[in-house]
Amino acid sequence: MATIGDVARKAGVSRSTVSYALSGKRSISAETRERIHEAIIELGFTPNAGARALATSQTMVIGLFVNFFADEFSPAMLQYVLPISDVAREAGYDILMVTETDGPQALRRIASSDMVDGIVLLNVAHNDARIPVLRQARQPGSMVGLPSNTDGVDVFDLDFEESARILVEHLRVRGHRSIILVTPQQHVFERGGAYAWRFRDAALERASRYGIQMFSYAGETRQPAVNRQLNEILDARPEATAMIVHNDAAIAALPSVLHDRGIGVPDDLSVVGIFSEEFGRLFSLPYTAVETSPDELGRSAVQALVRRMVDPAGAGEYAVRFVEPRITDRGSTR
Amino acid sequence: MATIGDVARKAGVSRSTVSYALSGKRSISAETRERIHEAIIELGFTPNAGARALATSQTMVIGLFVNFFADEFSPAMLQYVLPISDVAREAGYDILMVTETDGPQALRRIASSDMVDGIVLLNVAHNDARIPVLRQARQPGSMVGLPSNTDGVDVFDLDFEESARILVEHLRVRGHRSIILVTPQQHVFERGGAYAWRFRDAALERASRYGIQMFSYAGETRQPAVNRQLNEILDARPEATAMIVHNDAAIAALPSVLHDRGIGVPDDLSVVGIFSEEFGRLFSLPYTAVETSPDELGRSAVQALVRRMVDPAGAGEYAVRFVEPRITDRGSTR
DNA sequence: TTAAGTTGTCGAACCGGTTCGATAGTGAGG
DNA sequence: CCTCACTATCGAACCGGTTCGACAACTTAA
Repeated sequence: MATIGDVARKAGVSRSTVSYALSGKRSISAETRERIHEAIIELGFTPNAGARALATSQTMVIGLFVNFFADEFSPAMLQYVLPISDVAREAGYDILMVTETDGPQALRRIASSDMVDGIVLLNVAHNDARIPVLRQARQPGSMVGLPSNTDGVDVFDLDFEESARILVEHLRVRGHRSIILVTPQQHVFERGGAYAWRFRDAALERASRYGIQMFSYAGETRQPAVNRQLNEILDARPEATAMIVHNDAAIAALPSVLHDRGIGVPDDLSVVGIFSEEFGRLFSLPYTAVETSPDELGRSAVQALVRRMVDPAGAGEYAVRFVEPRITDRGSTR
Repeated sequence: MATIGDVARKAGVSRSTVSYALSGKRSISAETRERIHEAIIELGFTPNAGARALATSQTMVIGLFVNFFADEFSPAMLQYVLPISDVAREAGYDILMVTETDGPQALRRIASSDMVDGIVLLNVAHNDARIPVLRQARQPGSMVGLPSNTDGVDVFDLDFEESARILVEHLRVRGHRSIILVTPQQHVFERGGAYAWRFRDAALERASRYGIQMFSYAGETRQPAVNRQLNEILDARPEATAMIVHNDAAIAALPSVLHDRGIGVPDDLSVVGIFSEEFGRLFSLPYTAVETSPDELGRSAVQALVRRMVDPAGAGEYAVRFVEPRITDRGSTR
């Protein structure tokens, strides 16, 4: 493989001149520049990334740390990853994707060996063990999901409290007084997925304020348990006139369950959910829902990160930004 | 950040001694090793990845090139990516995931700047423009999907011809003489996704050999077109007693479409498909199907690649390996 | 005519590791 | 006691870039 030295020799200049011709950081005469470019083309020269990283202390790579839980409903994850990858590339960065089970250790390994210039965390839990590691790291960090301590990092998340209020309100004004709530899986609570209780607690609070009965269930994860559970719930709560579903697996399974039971939406039951537009299309979900905006969250996280990587000093205070929930009315309530 | 020089100074030895203590490539006295390790711990030293890459010409990173088509049914992709990431890590490699639209250019950029030691291609098309670039690269390459020219690369794919024969045969022995075939989307054919016509052509061939009527349709991609099309097909071919679906979006939508039409499986219609076990569970698909084994394919691709990276000479001939299709009988035929 | 830029280029140092060759010290074998 | 082999360590070179300081040649201003 051709090195900058080969180019220099072929063009009859010094290595530094080639470097300056490439970076434009010092002026180079037009003819020299021309000769250098010819040599580069002829030799097919591309700067070696490792050498450049060593010299500049910049890798132009972003570390993306994703938790994949085997027992979780995974297709939604991709909706975060792809926009992140796209935005990063637009800014000139590549993505090192890390999916190790032991997140903190992986993060330590990658960060301390200086493989990346910045770090994006997905799936952040309330007391996420990756956060202290991230805070120790030299690289700036940005994340999707709300941790308990947000010092020194940029945080992006949906406003789940407000989402819950919007949905309860949507049903309340239509006269519903008895509502089933399906929350995320039990282990999401256990693992500290704050969005789970932020949504649930706000929904319960809002319901109790208006004297609305609310039956809360932690959803199942996998088939066939999901279907079975939905049926059990519907059996147990015949008085409920509406359902709020904050659970991807459950809402994906709901159409067939309701269909099997002969329950019409919205005639027999009003249904609202919280999922992304893309997810809804994938599963053909006909339900009014709050949009979770995974692409906006992913994009924002990377953009904030890039700002800090480019200008570590001038990027301003660290911030927590909540995306405002928007409701999409698909006519599944009345 | 601490460098190997800092460690050396603190331990009172030379830099090379620290390096040898770490790599074990030369013998080091127990006490020196002890002092070095203490210094490493105290300083929190981790070797700089760029410097190491420069010195060893090894990055310990694998480039994973994925094509995401906006109009495609995406959740299946993750089933390849995760096992690949897992296997790579077990072998000590991290994953640089590249999702750029312009695959060939991205590949050239990454490969020629020596950011990775090896390359995995997903979604490989018949005349995939990434293949010639890969062949020029210094790094060995491995892929999932069958290209027209397999020189100099390792190829892994499901045996789609055999899969089609198995499914047709499964229906034939049960007496079906009129079968609907739903193939991948039209643009998969156009883009050269060989698996699409390999499956279709083998199915048609096998059907015609036995005088079975087969109605072939290229499926739609997104809702609500998918549902509409399925209904149209069923309207148009009332004489069909069975259906073979080689299309993720279509088979995911099929249960609700059949349910709406009051068509019972297998009483009114026999249905078989070709999808992964994981995909089937995700969408609660009750259909007999050939398993597509994305994890086995992903794992194999990485394993072959690792073998070549570790020992570029002794990894043997380049090979095309087809995974043998296994049928999972879920009782959706008779 | 000289002092003070400006432009274009070079050489050397540096980034942080790895690895080769040399060497001092130690123990065994003759 | 001498030689030989082996162990433990060091210094220097190298990987392939970037960047700083110096400097020659050429302008421009005084």
